[in-house]
Amino acid sequence: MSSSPLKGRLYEQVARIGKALASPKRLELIDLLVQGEKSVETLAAAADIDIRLASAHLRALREARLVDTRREGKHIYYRLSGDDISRLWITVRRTAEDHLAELRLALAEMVTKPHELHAEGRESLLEKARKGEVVVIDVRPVGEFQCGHLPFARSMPLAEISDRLSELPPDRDIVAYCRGPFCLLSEDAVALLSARGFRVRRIADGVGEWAAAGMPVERTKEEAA
Amino acid sequence: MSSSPLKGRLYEQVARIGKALASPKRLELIDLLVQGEKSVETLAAAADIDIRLASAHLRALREARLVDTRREGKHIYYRLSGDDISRLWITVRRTAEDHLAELRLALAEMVTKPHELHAEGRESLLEKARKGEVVVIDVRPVGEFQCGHLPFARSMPLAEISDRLSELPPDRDIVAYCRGPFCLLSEDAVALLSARGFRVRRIADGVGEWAAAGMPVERTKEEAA
DNA sequence: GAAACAATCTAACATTCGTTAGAATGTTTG
DNA sequence: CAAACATTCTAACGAATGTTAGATTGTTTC
Repeated sequence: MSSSPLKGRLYEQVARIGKALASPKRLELIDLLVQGEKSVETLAAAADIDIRLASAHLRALREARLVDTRREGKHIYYRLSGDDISRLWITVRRTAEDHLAELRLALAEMVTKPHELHAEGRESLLEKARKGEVVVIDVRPVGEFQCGHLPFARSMPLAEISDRLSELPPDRDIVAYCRGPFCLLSEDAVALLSARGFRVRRIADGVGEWAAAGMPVERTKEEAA
Repeated sequence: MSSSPLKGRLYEQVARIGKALASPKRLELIDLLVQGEKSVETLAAAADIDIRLASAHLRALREARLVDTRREGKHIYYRLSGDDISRLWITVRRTAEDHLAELRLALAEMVTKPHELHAEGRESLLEKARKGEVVVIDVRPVGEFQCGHLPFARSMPLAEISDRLSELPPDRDIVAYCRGPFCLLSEDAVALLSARGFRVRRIADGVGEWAAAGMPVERTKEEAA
C-alpha cells in the first residue's frame, strides 16, 4: 500500500543538498559567502584554489539552489540564496563540532583559548559596546564589514591594523571578531595587538553566528535585494 | 599569516557530516531512526534494501557519528546519536523543501492536500485533543508509538485499523499522523477511514517535527539512556 | 572591432562511492 | 558443540565526483 517510487525521489532531492555539503572546498565557499556576496575571482583567491575549480564548485552549489548569482559588468557575484542557508551551514557545522571528536581536537589545536560567546555573553557584550566600555573591531576586509557587521563595531581590517594603532584605546578592553570560529583573522589581530600591549581578546562569532543567535546586525552600504 | 593547513582540516571534518547526508538511502534510514531505535533487519525491511547494504550505509552514518549502536542478543540496534541529529535532518529537509522547486513538485504530487500544521495549529490541536474534541491516532507500528508519541494520541497501527474501527468515534474529528511529511502511513489511514465514513484528516508532522517545534512528547516505555 | 579580462564549458584522468555477492564473526538455541 | 541467525567484513564492478588543463562565451575598454 505504501512505499511508492515518489518516496525515493523525495529523499533523492534532499540528498542533493547533502551532496552540495559533502565537499570541504564547497563548505569553505559557503563559509565565505556567509560574509556577503563575492565574485568568483575573490572566492577563488580566498579559498586558495584555481578560478576554474571555484567555478565548478559554485556551479554545484547553484544547482542545489544554495547560492544565487548576479552579474555586474565583467564580474559575476555569488551570494547565499537565503538567510536559511547561513543557518543551515551553522547547524551542520555545529553538529560536526558536537559529534566529531576529531573536529574538537583540531579546533582545540587552532584556537588556543576558546573565547566562546554564549547566550547572555552576547547581550552583555552588546550592552558594554553601547556604553563604550569595550571597543569592538571587525578585522575583515572593509567590503565585508559594509555588507553587515555587529552593532557598535568599527572596521579595522587586519592588513591596516599596524598603521592605525593610534585609533585604538590603550586603556580599554578591545574585542576582535572576524568571519567565525574557523577564521583566523581575529586570531592574528589578537596576537598582533597583545604584542603591542593592548587589552584585546577574540570572540568566535562571525556575523552569521551573531545573527543566527537572534542578535541585531547593522549594514553600512545598502545593496541587498 | 592566516590560511593554515588546519583550516582545511576543519572543513574536511564538517564535510564528513555532509557526505553522510549525501545519499538518499542514508537519509531514509535517518528518517526512520527519528522514530526511535531499530535493528538493522527492521531498517533494511522498512527501506526496502538488502540487509548488507543497510549495514554498509549504517556504518557510514556511524563513522560520521550521526548514529550509535547497542547490542541486545542477536540484534544490533541503531539510534540517532542525539536529539540534535533529528533537528539536523529536519533543517536539511526544510532547506530542500524551500529551495528545490522539484522537491515541492514531488511533494505536491504526493500529498494531494497539504494539511500542514503551522505554529498555532499545533497548540490548538493539542488543546482540542486535551478536551477530547478530536481523537488523535498514531498509525505507526506500536514500537515506535512507545518510543515517543504526541500527547493524548492513541496507538492505532495502520495494519490493525480495519479490525479496530469500533474504537473510533463516528461523530468526532479524527487526526492521523505517522513518521512525518514523507511517510505515507497516515495517507493510507485517511484513505481507509474516509471510505468508511469517518471524519478524518492527516497532519504532516511526525514526532520529530512536533518535538522540533517545541511541543511536548510523551513516552510510554522508558528505555532511553 | 580587437584586445583584455572574468567566468564558464568541455574533455580527461584518478579517486571515491554505491551496490552486489560471498565469506567471516559473534550470539543464541538446542 | 553444532545449527540457526543477525550482522559485519571483504572483494569487485560500474557510476559518480574532484581536479586539472585547454577551448569558449560574454563583457568592457580602447
